[in-house]
Amino acid sequence: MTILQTSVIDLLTRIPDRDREGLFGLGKVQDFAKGESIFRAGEPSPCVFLLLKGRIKIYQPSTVGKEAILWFCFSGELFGLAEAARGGERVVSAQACDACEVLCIRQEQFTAFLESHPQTSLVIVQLLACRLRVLGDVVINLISDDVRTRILKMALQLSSRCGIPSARGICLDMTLTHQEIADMIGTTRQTVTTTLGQLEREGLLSVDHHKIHITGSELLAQAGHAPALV
Amino acid sequence: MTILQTSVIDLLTRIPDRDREGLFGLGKVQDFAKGESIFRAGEPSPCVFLLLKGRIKIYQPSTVGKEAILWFCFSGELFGLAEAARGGERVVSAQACDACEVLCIRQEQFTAFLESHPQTSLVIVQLLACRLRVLGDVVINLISDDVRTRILKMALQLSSRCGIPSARGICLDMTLTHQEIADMIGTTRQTVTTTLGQLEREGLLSVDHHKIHITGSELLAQAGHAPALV
DNA sequence: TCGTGTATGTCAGCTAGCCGACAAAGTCAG
DNA sequence: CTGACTTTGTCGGCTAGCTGACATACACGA
Repeated sequence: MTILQTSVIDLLTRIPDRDREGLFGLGKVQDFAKGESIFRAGEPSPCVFLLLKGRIKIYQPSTVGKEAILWFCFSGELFGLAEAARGGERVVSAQACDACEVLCIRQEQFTAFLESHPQTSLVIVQLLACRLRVLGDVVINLISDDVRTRILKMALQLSSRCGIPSARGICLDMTLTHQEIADMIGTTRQTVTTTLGQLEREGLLSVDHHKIHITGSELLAQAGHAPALV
Repeated sequence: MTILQTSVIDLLTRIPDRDREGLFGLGKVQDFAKGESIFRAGEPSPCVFLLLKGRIKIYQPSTVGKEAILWFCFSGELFGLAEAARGGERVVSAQACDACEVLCIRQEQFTAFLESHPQTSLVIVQLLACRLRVLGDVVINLISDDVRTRILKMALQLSSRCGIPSARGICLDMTLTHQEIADMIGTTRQTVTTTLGQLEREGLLSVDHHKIHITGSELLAQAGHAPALV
């Protein structure tokens, strides 16, 4: 079970200082309350967003009511880009997990900015490349692993993005409901509940106040392998 | 069942004429025989590739022997980019489906080229954005549809990329084994065989010389909806 | 403090699709 | 033409995980 490199995610820390300020000048900051939706599938997509504070989730609804969580954004990350770049309707939705602060930039302005800031352009390319990898990994996991393994991989994957050391091991610094976990790994809420219970009894994970802790020593070693955020 | 927009794929027709020639100057052309591997997961990734002729498939092996076909490249498309941009080992493999002609460009040179050709950079961003969408769709299909539906969606999806009108409807201009179909939609060869048989009996698809034909009138209407390659 | 809504835990069917195994049919190099 | 390999077709048994249903626990606003 190898863990993916999810670097090059935080746009803000990766682009030249001057570019960052230029970027800020382009948009306006907007606040979103917990649970509020930033955009929805089916809407037009005139903007790209830079998350300044909080966490948002990117998910894609299916025709049969299910939904897949494709990505969690942490602060510093860009989102809504793929669709703004392409034009047309959004196919994914974005919802605030916390109170969020978001910089909204009109797509045309963003594009123009990229044209005149080639270095930032390159960072964007890397950023998309990185997400492509993550999604490729999601696909692989879906087709080849059982739910138990998928949960473990998801935890390790997240630990490289928001894991903080804790008394018992690594704590994932985000709250997740069982339903959300299910949507991330493509299963049902019930199955998550039972499997998580199993893993807890085995001492691999533990859950406290909706936060997952990675406690299995073998897992922790693997999490160590996962490169840190940048 | 809506079909995804897979435009902005063919790099060659999307970038300015002058850039195209510049790009050609950067790399050297190499031939690959059918079945030959262009690169493999685990190797370093010093190059990006531009497919000039033929078809190649991008697939990712899992730890348990299965593999997922993430993408088919047709001529004019760029591949191997995501990993070259990010650096590090490749996580996917690329294999020639036909005799192929490929332009290989060193990653550093390609990056430098992008820095000085912002328009092409933007096209690359769109291209990655497009693939991200496709993969997002793959994920959604995996988690919410049964095999029968996944096969149908796959056929429609491919029809927008390599469908040509034929006597009976639309013919997908590529040969696929049942195993490859299985790897694309995350199931087993046996299940593909039986399900494809069903669909054929229902008159929705037909298979001839390893080529899929879309024959169901309702499907054809949907395929019509799928925007052409552009 | 209570009441309402959301999240978790658990259980008993049920079934889509996996697995292994084998036969038949193509395909291709020598 | 022949033998070897790849691909397709088919079947029976098996099980992971889905479904629906319910009980409990928790969070939070009035």
